[in-house]
Order: sequence, then structure tokens, then C-alpha cells
Amino acid sequence: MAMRSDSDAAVRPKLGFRPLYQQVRDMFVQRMVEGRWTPGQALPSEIDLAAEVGVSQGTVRKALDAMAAERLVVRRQGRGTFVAEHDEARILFQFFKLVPDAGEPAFPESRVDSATQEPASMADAQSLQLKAGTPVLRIHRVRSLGGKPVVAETVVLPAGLFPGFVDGPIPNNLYGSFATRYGITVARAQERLKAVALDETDAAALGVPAGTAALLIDRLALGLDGLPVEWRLSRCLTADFHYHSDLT
Amino acid sequence: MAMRSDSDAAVRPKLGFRPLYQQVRDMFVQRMVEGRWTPGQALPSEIDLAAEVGVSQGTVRKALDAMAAERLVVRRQGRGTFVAEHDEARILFQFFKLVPDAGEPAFPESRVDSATQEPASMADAQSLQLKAGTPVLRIHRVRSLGGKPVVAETVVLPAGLFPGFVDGPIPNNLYGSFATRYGITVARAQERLKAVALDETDAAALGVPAGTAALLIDRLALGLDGLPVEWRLSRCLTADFHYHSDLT
DNA sequence: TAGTGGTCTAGACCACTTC
DNA sequence: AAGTGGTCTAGACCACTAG
Repeated sequence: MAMRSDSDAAVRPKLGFRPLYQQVRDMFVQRMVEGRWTPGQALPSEIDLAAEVGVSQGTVRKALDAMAAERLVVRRQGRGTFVAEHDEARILFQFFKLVPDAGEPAFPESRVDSATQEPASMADAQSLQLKAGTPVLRIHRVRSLGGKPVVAETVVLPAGLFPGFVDGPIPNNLYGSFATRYGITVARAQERLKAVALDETDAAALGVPAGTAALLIDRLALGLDGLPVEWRLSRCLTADFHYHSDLT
Repeated sequence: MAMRSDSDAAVRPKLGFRPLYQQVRDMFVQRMVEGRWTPGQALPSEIDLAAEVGVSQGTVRKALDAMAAERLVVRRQGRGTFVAEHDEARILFQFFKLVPDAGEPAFPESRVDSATQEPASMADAQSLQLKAGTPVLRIHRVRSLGGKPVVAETVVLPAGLFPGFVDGPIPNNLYGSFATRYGITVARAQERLKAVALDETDAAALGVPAGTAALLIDRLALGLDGLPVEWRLSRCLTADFHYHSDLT
């Protein structure tokens, strides 16, 4: 593959220098984007990958370590390296920060109230980086923990990415479904939190008086390519739960 | 130092195996705890450290990289490795997650309303892992951004760690003061967020009606040794600000 | 026992900063 | 030009998993 050739200026240009191991990382991510490597799959061994790419094992190792830090792959000593899956355990750990004040975190159940396709509002378009009017899917649901309704949630998706998603039953684990049905991986997300007073609709859905203080979570989920995949507004009751954040 | 000697079972025991580079990391952290390495100070070069510890440069590199990931040191190519400081820029980035909806993050001003020493309440003791009745310092202050009061804050400190702290003027940058005056480094923190309705006291301090929804941030700050250093309750108005969280 | 990732070493060279 | 951290390589050995 000649990636090691120092005379090949296109591969290792002196200006805009990009380390080899990052180029290798990008190549591997691209394989995931294209679906050549799919969630759960075991990657070839470091030695095999190194030989294939034309790079030392140490460089492949740095690339895979970087991907492990991004949670794109999981490395298990003695077993191999695997493309990360969006199973409930991972989502609970990485994406679901609302945990009980006492007791173990748990994956919430969902009751879908509506799931429709409509033109993107201005807010939809701005969040998802679409043009206003582009079709989006809008899902309203109430999520419960321990049998009690805790979260009133609005999910907005670019319809073009998820054809037919709204026609059948809506699964509880959305990100897992995105991956298995559409090959779209949610790689990371940004959340913006505010405290708000619940309006009558949300309060009724959660079974509390209107005006109750709730935690509003505004989440934008991004794919492997860094583009928006989902916009989500969650209004959470925090009497018995809290949002957990580690500052490290 | 003979750390490389494979025959020295005390250094590299087979059961409870701990990698060399982590042992080196622990040794370096210990130097920071003891004040031999202080914030802002330049560390010896990797080669010098490797020679001193009796380990390869690559192992020292892994130890320092791990410490850089923990934000305990800052590495600058061509210049050296430095013990991290608690300057406002770092605090803004690592510990202050409340940012304006529009515009740049800024370091808040503070007005201290009271600063006293008293016996730890049950809640104090539980949070800070003290015995009830142990003396603690309690600081009430209001923090403002852009001239507007936004946060009503209660800070609780173990009095034993910070003798005399409450006698003079209370600085705005607490963590910087902890480091320079007492050699105590806040290494990381855990935050628990809830939405609450403001009581009359906090509402008055922030100039809003009682019952206004506010974001309650319950922070426990930990030192280099992992022990609690500070407990802080912040009630934040989120009309023009939000709490930012990256899920990666 | 074979194969995987994890650690450790040694050495060469590169990019960046400072003098 | 000298010194620092950053990259890349090559090879040895260790810890863990599975057949």
C-alpha cells in the first residue's frame, strides 16, 4: 500500500501534517461507514491489519486504541477487537445519564403516543442542519422507570435517513434499531440542559400538576461522519432521579 | 532503581499485576501530592525521568500520556511537560459547564454573602465523608454572568484542609486558591443535576419570583488522592444559560 | 497450545519551540 | 543549533481466552 513511503507526498504531506495512525483510523472508520465492518463483528488481528495496510503493528495499535477511546470498537485481551454495538448496556452507560437517586441504573420502557412524517419546522431544520420543509419523522413518547412515567420525549429524525421507520412499530432501543435496520451508528451526542416548568400537555402525560419543575434535555446525536442523526427533547421529572455528569 | 528487574517480585508481582507505566504514573502523582512537583512547574524531560526511574523512555511516555488524559499535566511539543494549573481557562473548560445560550463562555464574578465555620451537618458529613460534627467551612455566594445574578451557591469544605480560609477575603477562583495556598489539587468532580423550584431565599438572592424553576447542581470535588475536597450546591437560572454535556 | 491484545524496550526520525 | 515531545518501527515477552 506504500503508506510507509516517505517519497509519497500525497500520503504524508509536510504541511497539514496528519499522523499515519490517524490516517489509518480514518480508513478503518470509513470501513464502518460503508458497512464493511458492522457492529459486533470481529476485526482482523493487529498483525493482519498491519500487513494489509502496510504499516507496523504499533501504528495499527495506536489507531485502534484511538477508536476504542471513541467507543467505536471494543478491545478484549485474548479475544480480539470488535465493532461496538448499540446494545442496552452501552446506551445505558454512554447515552442515558438519568439515574435513580438510590439503586441501579435501568433501561426505561417506552409508550409511543404518536409517530408521523411532516415537513421540518424552522427549529427542526436548524438543529438537524436541514432545509426547512425537508421531511422529518416526529415521535412523541413517554418513558417510564420502575413503572412510573418519568420522561416526556420528542424525537425528530431526518426522514431521508430512515425510510419506513414510522410505518411499523417503534422499537424501544432507537439507536440499536438505527444500526441494525439502517446501518447508521450514533457515535456521540451533545446535550444542553435547562430547568423548565412543565406545560399542561407534558404535565398530563407525566401525571403531575402543570408548572412542575422539570429537567429539559436537548440532545443532538451525531453519526460516524459527524453529521446530525437525531434531535431529541426530553422533559424529565427529577424527584427520584438525577442527571449524572462526570467532570474529568 | 531496579524497576526493570524481573526478579524483583515486589515491583512486578504476577498476581494483582499492575503495569509498569501505571506504577510510574502513581509515583509521579505522589510527587504532586507531596508538593515536590507544583502547578505550573516544568517536569524533567522524558529521557531524564526514564534514566532516574530506571525505565525506558516509552514507559515514561505512557505514564505521562495517562496523566495528560487525566488533565494532571499539560504536554507541549517542543517545550516540555508541565503540572496543570487551576487557572480560569482550565476551570472554565473542565469544571464550569453553565454556558450562555448565545455567545462565549465566561468566568463568573462572585459576591460572598457569608463565610463561616460550623460543625458538619449530617448531609455535610455524608457528602464529604466526615464524622458529623467535624468542623466545616460554609460559604454562601451569588455568582453573576454579564452583570446578572445567575447562580446561588453553597460551598462546604472540611475545615481541617483549609485552615484560616474563611478569615480573609474569599477569592473568586476557589480551586486556584486551594492549589496555591494549600497545595490541594482538585483533580475531578461528580455532578448530580435536578430541576427544582426556588425557595424564597434563593429566589430573592437571584431577583426572581419564588417557585421559579432552577437547575440544581450537586457537585462533589475530589483531590488527587480521590478523597472529597469540596461539596457544592448551585441553584442556576437557565433562562439564558444551559448546562453543557458531551456524550462521547 | 495457539492466538489475541497488552506491555516494555531500543532506536531512528520528525515537528515544534527557543536561543 | 539544541532540546523537547510526537511518530514510527521492530522485536521480545506477558496476560488472557479458547479449543
